[in-house]
Amino acid sequence: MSAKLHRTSDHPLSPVPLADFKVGVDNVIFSVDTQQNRLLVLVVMRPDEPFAGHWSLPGTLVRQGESLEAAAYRVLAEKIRVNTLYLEQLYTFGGPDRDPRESPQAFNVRYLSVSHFALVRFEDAELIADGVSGIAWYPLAQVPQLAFDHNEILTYGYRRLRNKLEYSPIAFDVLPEVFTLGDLYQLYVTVLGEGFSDYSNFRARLLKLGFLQDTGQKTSRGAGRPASLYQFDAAAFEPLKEKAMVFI
Amino acid sequence: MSAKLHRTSDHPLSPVPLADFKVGVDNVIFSVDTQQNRLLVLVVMRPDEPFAGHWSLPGTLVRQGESLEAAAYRVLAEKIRVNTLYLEQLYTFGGPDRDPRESPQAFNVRYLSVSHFALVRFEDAELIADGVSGIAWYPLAQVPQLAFDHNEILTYGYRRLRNKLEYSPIAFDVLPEVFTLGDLYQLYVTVLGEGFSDYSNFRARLLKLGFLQDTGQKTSRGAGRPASLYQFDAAAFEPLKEKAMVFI
DNA sequence: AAGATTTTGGTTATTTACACCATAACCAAT
DNA sequence: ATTGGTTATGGTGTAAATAACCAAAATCTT
Repeated sequence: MSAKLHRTSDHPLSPVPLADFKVGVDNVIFSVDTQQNRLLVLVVMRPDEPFAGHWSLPGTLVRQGESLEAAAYRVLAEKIRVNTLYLEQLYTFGGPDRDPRESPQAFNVRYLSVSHFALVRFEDAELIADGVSGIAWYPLAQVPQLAFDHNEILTYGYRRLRNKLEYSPIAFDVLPEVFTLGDLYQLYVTVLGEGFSDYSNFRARLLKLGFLQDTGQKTSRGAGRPASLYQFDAAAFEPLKEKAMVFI
Repeated sequence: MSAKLHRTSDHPLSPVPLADFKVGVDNVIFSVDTQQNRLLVLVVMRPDEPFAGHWSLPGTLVRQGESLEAAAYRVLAEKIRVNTLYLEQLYTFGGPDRDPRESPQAFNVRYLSVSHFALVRFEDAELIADGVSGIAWYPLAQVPQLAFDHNEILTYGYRRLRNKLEYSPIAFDVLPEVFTLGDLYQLYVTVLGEGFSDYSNFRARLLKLGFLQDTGQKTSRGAGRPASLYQFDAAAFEPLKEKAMVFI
């Protein structure tokens, strides 16, 4: 490395050519269809170039005065009408050449994607096809080739989903207010696979943690003994927040 | 939300005013001084406005054709000469008004920071004061008020450091090729605090995992029984990678 | 030679993880 | 009404991991 590079270079008047960026927000939006036990991902069909007619993760470019988080929520609000969800920032993909709009004619414009990960309640999600050529929930295993580097982002998002589910109480953000332990278990099985735990042990461990409140109500759905309805007790969970590995 | 907003807005010709970004990379660079058992953070003094004369995390603006990761490594290379390190992306801070250069005169320029987290070997790190008004290792607890939102970034980085140390073998990226179990333990204690584990249990657990290779050599440093020298066996660790919670 | 120091290699009690099972309470069919 | 199917509940017992604690070995210091 040349000595010349050892000067500070974070000044606007730097002689080294800085990149000018458009910043996009792309969301990996998951939901769990508890009827069919399927893990779904939301994809939209791009109406315009580049990648017109290709499926992609829903996204948008960040507007003046808009925070990244606000842009991420706007994407959600524009594509699906849902207010029961969990959302957090995932990772920022920003290599040159990740977007064909960057080159060759406009080589000094860079497109950067701050990806976000969301989990929404499937039953409440009402898809809005406005502004896109198509919109659909795809089972994770059947997601097609996506535009840009969105398949890579999706892989990243799925890993985060599994981790979050294991170590954080995000399940309760998308479950109904009251739910059975079977509902909860099915959600975990759908995301993590059957092998992660026996139902009986899952049950015992969770009840022992003490943040599931028995409402006293029972529910009977078809055959079988009626199940107790529980609700998440956020206050009781609070002290467990510290110990990261306490969950599931 | 108005119906107008339901159109797609990720097209360059969108009528909604998009923000133009300069993208910076700011690094939270940790090292562990094993002589004095101190966890250190690298800070630099800004020579120019904004925040001239204030301490800040070392950073740079991303150049044309440069990837985010490359920019992060460039910051490291410009500030400290070290080739034993671990580095990964941390989080992207991009709200409006996080940088005074954004407003009010140039309200359509946004500054976004893709923060990275690094752990470097203290003994190898040679500080380079070129291009800044000052550069220093600060013990974590004594880090002063920093420019921009860098204290927040630092908090975020410290949390990541603790998690990474517990669940990933990043310690071996900054330890010497061969080391004693005492060396390893001291590193953990310095970052995580005394309470995380008894030395005897730490030892037993780690040896049982089977990726620490006894070199057969012994070392004698002052008083006490000579310690065995171990080295990290990456191949033996490989199968443990999957189970996230296997470490420490 | 004695004591201090540090590593080594345990022991033991407690808790947690895992696989498995018996019963209870419902439904549906006979 | 009885029987069998189905699902929830509430347990076993064994293996493994965790945590607190301890004794001996091998060095240095006095």
